[in-house]
Amino acid sequence: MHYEHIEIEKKWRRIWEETDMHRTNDDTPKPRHYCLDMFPYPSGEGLHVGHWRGYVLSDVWCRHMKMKGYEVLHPIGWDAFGLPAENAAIKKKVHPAEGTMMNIKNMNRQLVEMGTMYDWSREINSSSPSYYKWTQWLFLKLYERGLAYKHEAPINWCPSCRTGLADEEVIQGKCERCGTEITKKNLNQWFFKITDYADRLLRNLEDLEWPSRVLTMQANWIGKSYGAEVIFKVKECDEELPIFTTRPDTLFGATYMVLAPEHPLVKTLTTDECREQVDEYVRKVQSITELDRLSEDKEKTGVFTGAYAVNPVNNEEVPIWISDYVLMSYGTGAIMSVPAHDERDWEFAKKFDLLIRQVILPPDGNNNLESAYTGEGTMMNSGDFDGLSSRGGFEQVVDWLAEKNLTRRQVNYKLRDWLISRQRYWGAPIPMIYCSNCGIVPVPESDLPVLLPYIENYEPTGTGESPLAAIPEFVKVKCPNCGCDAKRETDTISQWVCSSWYFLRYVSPHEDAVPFDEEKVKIWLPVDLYVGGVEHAILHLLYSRFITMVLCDAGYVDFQEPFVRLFNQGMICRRSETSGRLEKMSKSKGNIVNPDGLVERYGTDSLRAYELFIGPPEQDSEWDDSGIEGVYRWLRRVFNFVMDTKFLEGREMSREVRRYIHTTIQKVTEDIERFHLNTVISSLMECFNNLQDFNRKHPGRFYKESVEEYLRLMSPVTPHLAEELWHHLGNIDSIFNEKWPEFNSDFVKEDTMLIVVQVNGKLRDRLTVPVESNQKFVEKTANESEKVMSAIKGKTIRKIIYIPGKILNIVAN
RNA sequence: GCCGGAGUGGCGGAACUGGUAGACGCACGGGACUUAAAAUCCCGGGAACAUAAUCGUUCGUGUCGGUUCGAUUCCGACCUCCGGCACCA
Repeated sequence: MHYEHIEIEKKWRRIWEETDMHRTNDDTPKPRHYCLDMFPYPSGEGLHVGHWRGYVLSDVWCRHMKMKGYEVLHPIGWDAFGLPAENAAIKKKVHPAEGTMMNIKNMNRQLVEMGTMYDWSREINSSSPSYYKWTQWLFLKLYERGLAYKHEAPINWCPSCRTGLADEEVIQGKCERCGTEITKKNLNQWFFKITDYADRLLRNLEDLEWPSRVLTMQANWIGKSYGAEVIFKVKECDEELPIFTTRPDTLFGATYMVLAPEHPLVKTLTTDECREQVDEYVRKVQSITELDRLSEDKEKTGVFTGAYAVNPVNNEEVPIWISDYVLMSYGTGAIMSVPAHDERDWEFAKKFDLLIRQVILPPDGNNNLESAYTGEGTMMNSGDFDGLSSRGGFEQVVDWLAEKNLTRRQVNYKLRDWLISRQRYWGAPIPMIYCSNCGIVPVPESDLPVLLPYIENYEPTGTGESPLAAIPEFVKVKCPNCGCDAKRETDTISQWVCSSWYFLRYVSPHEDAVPFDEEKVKIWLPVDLYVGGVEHAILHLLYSRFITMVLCDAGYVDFQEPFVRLFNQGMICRRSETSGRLEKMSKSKGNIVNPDGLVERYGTDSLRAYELFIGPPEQDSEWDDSGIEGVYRWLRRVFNFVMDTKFLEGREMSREVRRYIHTTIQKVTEDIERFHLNTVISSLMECFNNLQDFNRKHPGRFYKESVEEYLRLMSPVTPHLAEELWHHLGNIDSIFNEKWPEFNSDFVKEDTMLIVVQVNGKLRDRLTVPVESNQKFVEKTANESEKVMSAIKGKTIRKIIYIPGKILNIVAN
């Protein structure tokens, strides 16, 4: 009999489908487990071996949980709206609706071929009206709660995708999707008020079982800082300039102020003599891209406005400058500048020859600074506050100014509100109506969904309006309030909104009256284990947390955090043909490995096992085709062994075999639970080598139960092969309805133990002694060893260290 | 610059809370089977020295120090690679 993997795998997939093996039941007395893969977008390129990794990982986990007695919810669906899908469609000149359907079909085939246990009856698609109806509903809920607002602001604009983007979608000044440099564009846009939740989003991080780097990334992104808002009065003028500082203890060192070029008071403050250069500078700043503005090696630029402010602590007059290193979107858009104790201010002061005054003495006593000193120290040149520590000074300066109503304690966040309008076709229309009588009117819930019309010219316009604006039948509408002619909002909702609630939809994917069945949400959520790449560390994971909190506040769900445990699988890398370096697999880098050929040659089970065997799942790994050979050999040997051996009936194992099996049960179970899937494969291979050895040495003494136990252990990794051999042994029911093997520690005990004998920490001999031996006996045996004797010859024994069952170390000199 | 992660044979990697470094696999070498090859099976591989083989000795987990009877594991300094963030006052 040959190991005909193709036929075996096809056969079992068919049977599993016919018998509804992977259907998840809501009504069950079993404990429940919700394991979720991150929402994939239907890409035309399909899945490569890098994508496989995450899906195999979660599938192995789920199959193991099922055998452990859990009712497992393991659904899948498609993040089908949005830029990726639409950009691909435009490139191939296919309508996004059709392109998306084609891609879904292909990826669906691949996921099925992987032998995954998804419950396909729960498949969802974020671009279907039955889904996006509820994305629109979500928008209305946020609007009702004052968390969705329209606002004109200079937003991130991608000239290539021709749409606005959220801050989170701009990576180092470039578009997250296409890499084009981002510019600013003033547009009237819809935002979600995620900043209202900044503090909760930060605090709740403590309770999450997430990789620490993701927690750190989120905390940094939220960027909470404690400080004070201090008011500087403008000289000879009624205007006030509030600034935010985290270092009120350095106020006496504030020798000038800087406003963002976009600051509303720039026009008012600028003197006639300076107006020309200020106007020119403002124009220049507006014209450069975000990337250039942020670039690190850029020299500081700026101009003097001609105006002066008064430093509230010492009534000193300080010049007011403008510079693009001050951002309008953080704090108040204005800063006090303390060049002696801030690197950026130092650089600026040096360049424009502004006064630098040291007000903090470092612990080393240096009072002649050659660069900004940003640490803590003792206050100096600070009037009555001299001699106070930075910390004490912070409090006292604030208290003193607060009495004069010139300051208050203040917490600031880097997090900005979430821009969700997209000037693109392929998304859920924002369910809002503009009426000349009533203003902004939400579409009544009963009118949802606002259907996305099927149009021929869906390409982005670049005018700042979506292609929908050119469709009169879409735009024209009656005001739901007064019945007059009104206009629809024509922007669409960012796909990140679609994916920030999808995990709720899986519990009741066909529900028509509500977005999700609240009772079912109660029994299944929050998600117990979320598996996906680290690339979503900020974007998707932050948005989903926010949306869940809002739904919790609104009483739709009873938990704040959607994902209890998160596992990030490492990327599969390969040398890129273009750069020659190890890089993440992607079509553009030309380093893709297509799984289809490998599946044909070695089978799905081999590829599944190899995806795990390649390395620790949380780390990046380099792909190497040749390694799969070894995994394939193992599976074929198992197949041949089971097919060719005549096993003894009866539920009994020989002692030696039982020890191998139980050692492996323990190891495999522990390793799956710790996600060490690579060593799961090693131990399964090792165990099989031992079993086969035993069978060669003692032919005809192998019990069926032993193989069955082994097959159970293999089954999450190689489901098809395990199922085939399971049935070959005469079992009728599926192996996945079996229980996970129980480990029994009595069965791994041996009669003897190995004691390593060291002299001065160096290995000298290995002793095999009965397990019940005490230290005295071990010492005596060691003393009889020639190797040990020669090592301690002529030396005095100073100390003996004995670790029971492990080691005996003799210290002698 | 700041914050993470990593550095172990020719290669991927293993070693749970300090206790036999190199499990498992790839590639390689030798052998068996074969007319031959492929496939399969068996055996062997960290390095150096030594030896006719064996026995053996020394070195060895990025570098240099430290703690310890004992360090891939803990501490300190540094080097390299990868990832994230980056004018957030």
